[in-house]
Amino acid sequence: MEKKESRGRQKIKMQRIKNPSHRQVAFSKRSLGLFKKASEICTLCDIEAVIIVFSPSQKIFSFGSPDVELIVERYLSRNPAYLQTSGNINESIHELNSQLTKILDLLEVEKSRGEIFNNLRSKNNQWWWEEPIDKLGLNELQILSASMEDLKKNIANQAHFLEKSNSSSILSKNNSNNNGIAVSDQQFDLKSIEAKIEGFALPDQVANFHAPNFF
Amino acid sequence: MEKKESRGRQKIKMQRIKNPSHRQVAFSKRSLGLFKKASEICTLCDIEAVIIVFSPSQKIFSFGSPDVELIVERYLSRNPAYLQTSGNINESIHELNSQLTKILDLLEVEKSRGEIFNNLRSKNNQWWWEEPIDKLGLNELQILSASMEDLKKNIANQAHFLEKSNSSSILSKNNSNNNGIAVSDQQFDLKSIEAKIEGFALPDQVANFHAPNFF
DNA sequence: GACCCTATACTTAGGAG
DNA sequence: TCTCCTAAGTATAGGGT
Repeated sequence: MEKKESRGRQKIKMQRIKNPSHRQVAFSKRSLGLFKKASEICTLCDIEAVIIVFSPSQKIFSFGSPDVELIVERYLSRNPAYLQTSGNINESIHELNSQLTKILDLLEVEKSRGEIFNNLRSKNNQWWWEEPIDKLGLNELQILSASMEDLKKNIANQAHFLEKSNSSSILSKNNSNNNGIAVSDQQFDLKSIEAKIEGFALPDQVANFHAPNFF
Repeated sequence: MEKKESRGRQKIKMQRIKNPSHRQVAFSKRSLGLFKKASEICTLCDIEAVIIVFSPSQKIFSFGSPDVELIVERYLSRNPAYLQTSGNINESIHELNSQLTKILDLLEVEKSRGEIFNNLRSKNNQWWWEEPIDKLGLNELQILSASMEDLKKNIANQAHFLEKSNSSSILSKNNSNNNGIAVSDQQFDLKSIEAKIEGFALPDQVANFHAPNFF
């Protein structure tokens, strides 16, 4: 019964937990929570799901409803002659991912700076949206947005093209599913980071990447 | 603006949701949450994990860090046999890379602009866009961030797609939408946009941060 | 390590648009 | 469909045993 200050949940930074012991604890708690949530989805939505996790100590934890192997086989059977992943592609994507992560960290710093300035302005009773500049700002926003859309369009078009050139005989329509199929981890990592930016975290260092394994 | 009572979360009975529509909604929300949590674990604990889910409509949703098939393979204790990467795919990633570089440049412009405005801020001699620029820049950055998320999603999805396109792919989102992912109908001239944005930046400051080449 | 505790961050059911 | 909102329910970080 010591002082009980600062108990309770703290906001954590979404990056690799340095302390191996803390990391292990986090893994235990969270993977339990993950499995629980998975089973909830299975029950509520009457679906089948599998989770396979390699723990920090490389043990395999898996959850499957109704059965891991069964579902995995079904998954593989949907890709009858599935190919091994190209290392090149994954590496590239990971590179892109890490780049984006760094960029987002920069954005975070930018945001902090913005907050400071915003506060200063508030003292003068001036709000950015009250200024005539507001209009240009909106334009710029639209411009940036449009630029990004163009980029996306380019990418989509190109993928379209490549899709056809790579496999001319393959599907062209399958039930549309934008969000769903093949959701990648990158997407979620990014969201986490964005969340970090949205809520406010103190600007801090973009920590180094994976240290050699502790286990 | 009707009565807003009885909004908010209700306790839910842990059994199959009868109403198909409700069930679908629950599935969407929860699977998103599940994937997010999975990615958090992967990031925090530096582990590898896979989730495979068959939706109520028997579509496959999968999450994998770093890669679904890779981890499934490992789980099944098979020996991976890598294939060589197709040239088209490499070109594709290369192109994506250059797109990303452009984005990075835009970001850099933002950053530089922020610096400039920061410096100008103390002066009474302000340009018409000077005052609110910090805040606006921030918004732009946030938009850029969101856009990059989309871009990244595209990158990941397309790569996933390309990886599997030689065999049989389960995903295709080209049906209802010419480009798959929602594409804005804004019609801007990208070149003039870029020119305009670049006009804000000073060359020297832009050069500081440069996107390394991935290849 | 394995549990227990609790304050709080995060998630999400239900509704509105 | 999807997004946004909010209230309420949950998960969990940090701490103790």
